[in-house]
Amino acid sequence: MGGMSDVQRARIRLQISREAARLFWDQGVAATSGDQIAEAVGVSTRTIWRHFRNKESCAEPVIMQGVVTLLGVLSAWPKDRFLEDHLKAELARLGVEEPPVSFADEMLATQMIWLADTEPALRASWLMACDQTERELGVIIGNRLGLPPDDLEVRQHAAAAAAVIRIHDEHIGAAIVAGADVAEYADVEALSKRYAHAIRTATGGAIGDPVI
Amino acid sequence: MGGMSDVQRARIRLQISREAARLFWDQGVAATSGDQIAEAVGVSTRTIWRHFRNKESCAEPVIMQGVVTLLGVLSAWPKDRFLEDHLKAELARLGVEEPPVSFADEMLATQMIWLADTEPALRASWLMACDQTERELGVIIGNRLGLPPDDLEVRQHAAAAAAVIRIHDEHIGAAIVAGADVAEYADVEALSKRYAHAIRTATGGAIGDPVI
DNA sequence: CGACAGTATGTCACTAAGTGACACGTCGCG
DNA sequence: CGCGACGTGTCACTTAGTGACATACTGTCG
Repeated sequence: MGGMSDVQRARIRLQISREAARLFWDQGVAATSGDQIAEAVGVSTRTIWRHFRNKESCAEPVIMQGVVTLLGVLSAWPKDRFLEDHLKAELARLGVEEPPVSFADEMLATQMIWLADTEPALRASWLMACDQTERELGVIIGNRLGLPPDDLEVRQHAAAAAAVIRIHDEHIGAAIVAGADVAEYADVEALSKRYAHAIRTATGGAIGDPVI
Repeated sequence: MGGMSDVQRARIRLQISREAARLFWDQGVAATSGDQIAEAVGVSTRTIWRHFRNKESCAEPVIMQGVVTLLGVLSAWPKDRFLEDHLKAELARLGVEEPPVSFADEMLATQMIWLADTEPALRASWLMACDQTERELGVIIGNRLGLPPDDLEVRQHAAAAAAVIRIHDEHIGAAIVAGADVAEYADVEALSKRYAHAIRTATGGAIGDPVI
């Protein structure tokens, strides 16, 4: 029974996504055909469409990698801690241990997010990825506030928080693509403070402090 | 010189959008072909693709109508007024005067927004429409704070505000489609307060009060 | 080890989305 | 009237995406 395991499925999707993103970046989305992606990955074109509903969404897994770290950190946020403290500790820990996503993938994600600013097809994918982020944030925030994830207030906080995270990602991504030093964004302390402040502001202070 | 005027172009786009939205609602997006939309409007299929980059985006003008009222009201928000007061006055005025968008269009927009919850193709269009809203909000907020629209703080406020407006629209839309009385949302006073509160919260209090 | 079941993939024919090129009708202008 | 500009229709064409079927792979049970 069982078919392909989720992790296996995720791996092939990521593999396809990497090649697609590389091609999108090198020659543009419109100029990249499904056949080309398939050839680059080494599978048949049909397989591409089995794993992705359309060409643009081939970029989604790579784009997702760009936010998956932060989302993972937020999932593990204990109720009795300040957001900035938790972020700082976790991001520092990730810097020492094996990072969950490779630097090359982060770079690809950054490039895709930057491309999304001008390529409308990719923008839709990017927004869909952020939409997914928002739903997951809804669960986290709902949990923290002791409310169901589909509660109106929870959804508002989640949407606002996801929105400012997106703006940050776009902002940093644009700077990096423009040639800014990547190290500039390696200051865990400052980064944590900025994210925490943005989320706290966007939720009117509802998310950020310990909850009793 | 000059070609088709913008208003003319907008009119044909809206016309196409109405028929497309009706068909999407009646038989689903996938089951609706470009040829069908063209026939319903009474133009050639080629003309459809001249005005829209793809099938799903045919719904965008109608979807946009759903937020255009609020956006117009916000554009005219004087610096020395509280948001709730301005909203209340303007929405009440619009109720008396000729409304900027017909009730039928509002209903179509509501249906499309509801459909977007399950149809991924439409969701992308809906998110793109919200993205547009966000950009316009950026101009309004930047103006209000005396900052350029691409300032990071302005963008964060605009994104968060656009996000909570979207959540509200989805929430109200879902209720109406589910059969709630439309009149329930005709209470201008309550509606103004809710929008104002949501925006004020999402911007950490930065947007909502008069600015000196 | 070997037969079997389930499923992911390849192949191929097919539908439909979307584009390019060109001809035609219309409208404003001298 | 003649001219130029532009929106639209027609048609051929490319390519995204699906359905159907054959095949190869993978794990399980005897």
